[in-house]
Amino acid sequence: MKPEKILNLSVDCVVFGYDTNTKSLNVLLIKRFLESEKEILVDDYVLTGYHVYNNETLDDSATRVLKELTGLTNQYKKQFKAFGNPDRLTNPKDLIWIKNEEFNLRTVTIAYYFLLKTEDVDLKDNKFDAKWFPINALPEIGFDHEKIILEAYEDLKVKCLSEPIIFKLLPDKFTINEVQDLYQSILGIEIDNRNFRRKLINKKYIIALDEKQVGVSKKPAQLYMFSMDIYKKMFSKNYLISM
Amino acid sequence: MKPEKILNLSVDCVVFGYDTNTKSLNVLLIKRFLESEKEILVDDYVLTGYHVYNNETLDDSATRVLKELTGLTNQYKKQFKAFGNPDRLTNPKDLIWIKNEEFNLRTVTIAYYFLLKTEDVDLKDNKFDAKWFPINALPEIGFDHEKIILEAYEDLKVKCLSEPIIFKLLPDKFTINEVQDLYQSILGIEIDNRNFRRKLINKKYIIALDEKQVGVSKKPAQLYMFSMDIYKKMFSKNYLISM
DNA sequence: AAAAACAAACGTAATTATGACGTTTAAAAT
DNA sequence: ATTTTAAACGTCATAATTACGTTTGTTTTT
Repeated sequence: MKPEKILNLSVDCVVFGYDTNTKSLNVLLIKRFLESEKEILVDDYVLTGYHVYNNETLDDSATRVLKELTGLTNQYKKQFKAFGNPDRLTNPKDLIWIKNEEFNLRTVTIAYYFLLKTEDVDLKDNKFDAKWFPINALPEIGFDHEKIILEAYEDLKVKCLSEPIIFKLLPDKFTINEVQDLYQSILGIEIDNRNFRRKLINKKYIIALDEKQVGVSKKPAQLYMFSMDIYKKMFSKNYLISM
Repeated sequence: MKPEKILNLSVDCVVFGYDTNTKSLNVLLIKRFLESEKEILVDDYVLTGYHVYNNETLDDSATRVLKELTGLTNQYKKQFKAFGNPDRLTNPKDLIWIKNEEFNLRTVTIAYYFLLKTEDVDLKDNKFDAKWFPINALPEIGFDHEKIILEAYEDLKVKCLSEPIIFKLLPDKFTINEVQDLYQSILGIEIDNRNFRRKLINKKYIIALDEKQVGVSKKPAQLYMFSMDIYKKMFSKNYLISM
């Protein structure tokens, strides 16, 4: 007779970054490479994650995992879904080659996504073999992590339409066209530049700086910044039933 | 030395219903009443919830819990947040009077909310002592369930602005004013009836029926229905960056 | 030094949506 | 028949959106 099923609690982090050069929304993944004496068992990529420590909150756990991977703290973070079906494979590193059934183990993972600036992450000498992959060109992915990534992406798509989280993915100083490119990358749509430009510039929380791009081989664009303070004041009493 | 912390996995369900008569958004809560030999230990209300069975998915677990409480299946359901901080009190009925520290236990709950039609729920002979409470007049609530309810409510507020989930709370045949009242209840705002009316009637997925209210003591209002089919077709290629 | 290339930035007109109101209508109650 | 009252319709000014055309300011090429 099998023992009582053992529960295992972990967090998994979908780290989104945007590359303004290639204009692609990227996900940061770590390599999972294991071999036994005779054969390569797995050779794919997975999300960064870890089990939750005993006296740690879920949020702190996700923050810790991000910090270990990137060194960054204080990034935009959202807990978006828990995955805990009984047939899930386990996640933490010390168990990744074991299937649940053998150990009568169930791993529930609380999935987070982070939005950060690619430029803030230094992948040199990364102990996890971490790499950025465009959301539209993901590699072979282990466990159920592809599903988790795609659900995070869906959440991001919806959320970026109603909240100004897009600026978390951009440098502090950005051009109008960079914002447009990012929307297009995330949503997979084409936007009319002249209309988009007018709309964005008219927002009071989009502030023109006394600066232009440097080192570009065309007419350098005006730089802008996003003001969260002004945004918050504006939306203290705003409801648009758009349905 | 304490043993390894034991994990406990549960679901909790925030059941929202709308009462078109009192025009209040309600939450369905069950009574928690326990007494020892000498005193009443707790006498408050909690969410309906239960631990997740070994071979059950999280979604199935929430569905089961709702069915046990209301007899209903196939209701709108959303998993909106996991609560699993180490200091959480436990939830399932067989453990509700025990504080975590004493047993070195940690209960992670996956919180869902349901949207359903109040009229579909029969609370007569309810074995849980279940009762509807207006979201703005909640009783004394046990565990951290008030927090869970309020987070569900926030999610609902945001979501009802961008998705037609409001109709899950209304009878299949409804009047324009009922929709307006419901928006006002959820969002806590006043909406101009003439503008709201025009806006709603112009939506192609709001379909006027060949029917009017019966048994009202004023001019009976036109009844409408919501067509999910038409809605889906319309929004297959629609993006409004409103930010 | 002038011309070409090209993204950045500006402009315009028609259409649609919104906000803030006033007015009429239909049924029930008196 | 008259009153009452919510339902339903109407209007107008303003703002937002859509769908385009045009100009401007750098860098690069000739």
